Amino acid sequence: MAEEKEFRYDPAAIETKWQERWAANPALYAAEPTDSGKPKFYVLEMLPYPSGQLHMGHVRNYSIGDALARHMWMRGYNVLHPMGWDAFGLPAENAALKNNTPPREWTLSNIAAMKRQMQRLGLGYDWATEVTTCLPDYYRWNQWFFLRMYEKGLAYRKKSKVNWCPECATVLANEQVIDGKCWRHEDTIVEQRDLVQWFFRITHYAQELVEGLDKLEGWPEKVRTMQRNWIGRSEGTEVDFGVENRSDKIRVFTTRVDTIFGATSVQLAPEHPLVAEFTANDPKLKTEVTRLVEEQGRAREAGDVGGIDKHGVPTGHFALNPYNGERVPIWVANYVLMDYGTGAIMSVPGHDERDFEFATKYGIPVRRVIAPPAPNVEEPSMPFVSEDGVLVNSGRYDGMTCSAAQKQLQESAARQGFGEAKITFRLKDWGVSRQRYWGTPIPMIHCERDGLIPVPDDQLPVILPAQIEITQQGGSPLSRVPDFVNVSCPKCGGPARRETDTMDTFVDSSWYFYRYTDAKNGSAPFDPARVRYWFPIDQYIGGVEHAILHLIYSRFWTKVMRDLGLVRNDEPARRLFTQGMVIKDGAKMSKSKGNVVSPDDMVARYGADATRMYALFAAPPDRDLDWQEDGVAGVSRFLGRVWRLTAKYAPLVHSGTQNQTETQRVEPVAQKLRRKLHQTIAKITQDFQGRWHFNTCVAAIMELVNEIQAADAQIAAGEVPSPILAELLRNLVLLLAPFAPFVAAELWEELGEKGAILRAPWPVSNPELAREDEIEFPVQINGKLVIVVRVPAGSDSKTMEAAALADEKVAARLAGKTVAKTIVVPGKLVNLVVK
RNA sequence: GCGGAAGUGGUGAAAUGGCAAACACACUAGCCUUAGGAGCUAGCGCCGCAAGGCUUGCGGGUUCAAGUCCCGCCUUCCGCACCA
Repeated sequence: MAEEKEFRYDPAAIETKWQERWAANPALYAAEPTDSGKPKFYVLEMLPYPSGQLHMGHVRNYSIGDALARHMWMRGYNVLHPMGWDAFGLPAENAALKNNTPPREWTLSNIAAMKRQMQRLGLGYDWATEVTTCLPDYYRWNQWFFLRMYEKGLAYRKKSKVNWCPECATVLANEQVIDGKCWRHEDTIVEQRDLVQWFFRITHYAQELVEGLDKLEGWPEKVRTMQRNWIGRSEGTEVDFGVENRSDKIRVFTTRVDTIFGATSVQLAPEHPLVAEFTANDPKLKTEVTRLVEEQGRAREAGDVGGIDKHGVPTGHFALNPYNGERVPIWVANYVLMDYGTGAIMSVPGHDERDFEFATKYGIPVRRVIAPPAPNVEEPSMPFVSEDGVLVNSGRYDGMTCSAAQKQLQESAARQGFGEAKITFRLKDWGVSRQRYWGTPIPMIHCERDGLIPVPDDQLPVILPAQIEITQQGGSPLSRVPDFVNVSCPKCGGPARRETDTMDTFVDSSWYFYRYTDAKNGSAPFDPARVRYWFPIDQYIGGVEHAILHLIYSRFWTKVMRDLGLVRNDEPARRLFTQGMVIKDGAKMSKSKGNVVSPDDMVARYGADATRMYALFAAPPDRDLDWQEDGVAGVSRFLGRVWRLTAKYAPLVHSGTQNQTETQRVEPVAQKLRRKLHQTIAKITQDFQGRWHFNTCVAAIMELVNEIQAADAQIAAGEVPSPILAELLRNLVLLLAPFAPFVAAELWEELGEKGAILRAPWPVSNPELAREDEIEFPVQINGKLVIVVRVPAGSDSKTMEAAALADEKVAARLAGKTVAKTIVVPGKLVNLVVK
């Protein structure tokens, strides 16, 4: 009875013990030198923003990565498994306003708290490579890269309409605007403002970023598709329409130049420069255009940009089709976007849905210039948007196929100098300026005499001043820090002003994973040789919400670094895994819904092992996971069973009292348990190779434990020789190690093992031992199950058929009928087809 | 509208075209007790006393055999959305 108590599984006690041991031995989780001779494996989870609290999404993300890392360690790989902090960002400033805490302190204390949480969870990170992006030893390299990009013309300044969030009081990237609203403030309409901003020329790599997607076979199709859509490559033609009585031209972009003889109007975006000229001495037109713009604003407010009614106003001016000189009216239309293509379109209502809708509304003529291919006599309904057809009403191009006509028209335009083939991208350059304090200072100086001067490398880092008052006034907080702003020009020594904008935090996360390989390097962002060894990342794991922003910027940054000669890989990560969301009661966990489950709370109640293991057990990792606390309790109970089982049999293993049976015939029960063990090893090992159904891996371990437990009486009776018992328990614990590291470490010790389980070799399945000696197979009649029959493994078709026919139930069903056909799948089933 | 994923018991889910519901949770009955968020035994898709029948969103198809493959539809979630 007293013994029973000793067997109680007490997660808190063992987890504390191992946390201390692991903290005292950081080498355990450290990457080895690049010449260690082992194959390398770089497993990376997306670094968190240090909000102060891990949430369940983090726990799930890191449980997946940690299981993989542990498995690879046990497989003998040199594993790099780092963690860091995406530590710049607005919340720190908000917190400063609210609590009057400096952003730096707030951030660093959050980091300490979250690091503690990670250690409590038993996540095996190499803390020697920890990266904290808000510290100068990291962000100086953001500045260094910025300067390199400036030198190559990849960083530039331009005045542009920018997305301005009044709530953040800053500019947002296009990627941060969702349905016209701020990504951080779902209720705040993003305004358009004109500001001089810094941009990274990501469009320089647009083509390569699209092409590269085809080669990223280890990335989810979903992510690749999202990126492809975002980059939005579109092949077409630019054509200049003349403007009647003016020397201007209107350049339009079209993917269907073959329909140009059907253009019955030209439509300009309200912001098109020509519109300003037209309205300059036409107050009535000006009023109408203004109304058009206001409508657009309202539609954006309603979050319904796509569904907005098409409106337009005729300008009274006329455009001239360069191919035939046709005179068509110029309109201003609210469905034409200034920031895509040229901000002007030719409107072909006969062959475009939107143009058709617009033309019908305003009585603009609809002309058919494409006819369906020859034998099709049916008159197509308008608009006929198919590209499978031939040209009509198109002068000397009549009769050509669409694709042939496109080519000819492009060549003709190029020859006559009024157009050319053109590839347009939806992707725009990355606006990186932020009028915020808590970010990387942009290392540029504005000199009255010399203009824009880069900060010399030897003056990096430009340190973010610590003492600063955070207010809610607009503009950059840094501009109100004279010590920061006022500098002498590096070139002429005269008075100059520092750039006071800081960088978008997505800059920080675009290359952090390179820094992990050489986190303490004080003279370069990293040693290229180390990056060459570790890159590309073998497995990147994170949430799908970063499919566009972070994952495109990271790919861009890699290409920039490659072109700077710093790295040799074209892409950052070979494989990407996006885990599903953690939901509760059918909704994503959120404070507003009040359905947040705290990891600390789960760990306190059920232990870190149970919390982690449940996160892997409740659903396959790529699917959404419904958090059910009862499920965590169930996993905790399971770990308790493993605990008691091992504790109970460990003495038998140690004593070796049953060793004499070793030479004797192995009892069926021992053979059966051993078979189950080797099947389980095979299953789990296979899953780690890529299928990653960790939920069924956990289930398989449960089955194994259930089977051992069911054999309790026989084990007690000595029917399982102690070497086999030892093999069962040792391997059970090894299999558990990636999923429940604390319990595994403790039981490993309990079994008398001295070394770290993390360095113990991953078990190998012996196919001989895993093989069943009898098989069960279903006997069907016309595909319907009748009975299940057993035969020795390896039985041939004849034996199986005979066994099936010998069954009386089968015989009864066959009485009076003839078997027309017999299907025997060896080892699988027998199906009798009767009439 | 375009693109993607998914629809299976009361719940989370499982199933290389070959016994649908493994493994758990919840529930029911019982046992045990140091009364624990403990342990053990048994039951648990639906209809039916049973024999048996039915069952993977709906409708077709391919196949000896379909949750799985093909065609059409419905629903839900996610992303993009006037992109010329």
